[in-house]
Amino acid sequence: MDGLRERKRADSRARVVDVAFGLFAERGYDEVTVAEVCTAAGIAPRTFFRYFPTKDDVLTEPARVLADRVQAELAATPARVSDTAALHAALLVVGAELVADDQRAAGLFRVLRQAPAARAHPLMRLGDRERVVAAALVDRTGGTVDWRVRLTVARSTAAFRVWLDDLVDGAVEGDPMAHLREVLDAS
Amino acid sequence: MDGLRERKRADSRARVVDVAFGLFAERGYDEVTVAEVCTAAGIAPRTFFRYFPTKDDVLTEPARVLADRVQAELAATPARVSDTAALHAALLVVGAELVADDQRAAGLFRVLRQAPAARAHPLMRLGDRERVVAAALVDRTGGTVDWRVRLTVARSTAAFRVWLDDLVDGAVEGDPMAHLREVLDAS
DNA sequence: TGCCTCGTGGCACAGTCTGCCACTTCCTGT
DNA sequence: ACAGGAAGTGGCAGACTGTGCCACGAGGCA
Repeated sequence: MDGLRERKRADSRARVVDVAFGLFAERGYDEVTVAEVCTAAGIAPRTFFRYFPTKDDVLTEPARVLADRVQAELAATPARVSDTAALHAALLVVGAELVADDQRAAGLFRVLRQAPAARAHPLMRLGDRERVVAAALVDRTGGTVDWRVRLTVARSTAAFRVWLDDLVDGAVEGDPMAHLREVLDAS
Repeated sequence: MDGLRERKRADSRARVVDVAFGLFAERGYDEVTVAEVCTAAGIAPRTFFRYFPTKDDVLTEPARVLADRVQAELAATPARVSDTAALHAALLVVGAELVADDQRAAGLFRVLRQAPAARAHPLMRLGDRERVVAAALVDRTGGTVDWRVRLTVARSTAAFRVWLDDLVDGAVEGDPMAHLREVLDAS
């Protein structure tokens, strides 16, 4: 079973992310110090950096969760489904989840829009996890990660990023999921 | 004409990049402080941050140069060439340039391999410049940047990134350019 | 030549991130 | 239940990145 320790730690981590995004939404990422987040979350700064290697990692936490979800979906997809089809299905699932949680998504997007250009839309850095997702993909079939697999992953996640980009910018009119299907089909 | 001022500034900027990459290659990115780079380059730290907003920007300078080259190639491509063809041609050109300069590329790759995972291979962040490249693409034809154009750019640069990834890791056997053509064709 | 703009350097300071150590809390085996 | 070990937490000092401000000097222009 999950020891009390792990549960506490997970709770604390989640609370820090919530609190941080709340403050970021209010005043902008750069105007909020780690110390303030810590005070609000009830932990010491020294502890913050045990949860997150850098301040930026709080910002990219949603991307990490998204990538984890994609991996989980892939792990649950039978080997007979083609790589591309499996990826598209997984991305559609997590896309739907994202869109479903209106409230949370809106706050998230607001923060990401305000975030400095350099680290703009870290949520879209799914591509950074390319190799991890590729590994999850080949784990289904027992294959190995070669450049073709990585290309497949890169292409699909790039499409997802293009969609997410529009979504964050509020540039999507009509049904977001229909648009995601459209972009994925075109990729 | 270029005033003396601008030439001096450009020279100084280039020297800083050279010096910095030299030190990074020797001792690793994290083990070299901005102050050390400045001493070696003969400028004050305060001045360093007038050239580069952050230390990381020195690391991503090659990526910026690459993106500029891609833009230039696109600008020189006639409007009758399809977007995808134009992009592939441009990427092949800059890819060839990169490979041609063995010496420089080797040093560059060594630094990028050592760079911490989080900012790993910033060179491959060409995707970050997606909108810029997309703009260059539509400028040829007078079109507008929509999601389809961005998808085209995302797909091709993703392929380039996959190739570059292998190249940096030294995983390419045989002719690198043949491999680049292969990856682009498969994208 | 004489302004005048612009790049540069020095200084002080806020903020991020780390190593080290002490303290508490949870877990493990008996 | 209890002792000992393991793991998480907080405090402290300090290195490093990045910024605002001001003064100085070198290039540009009339």
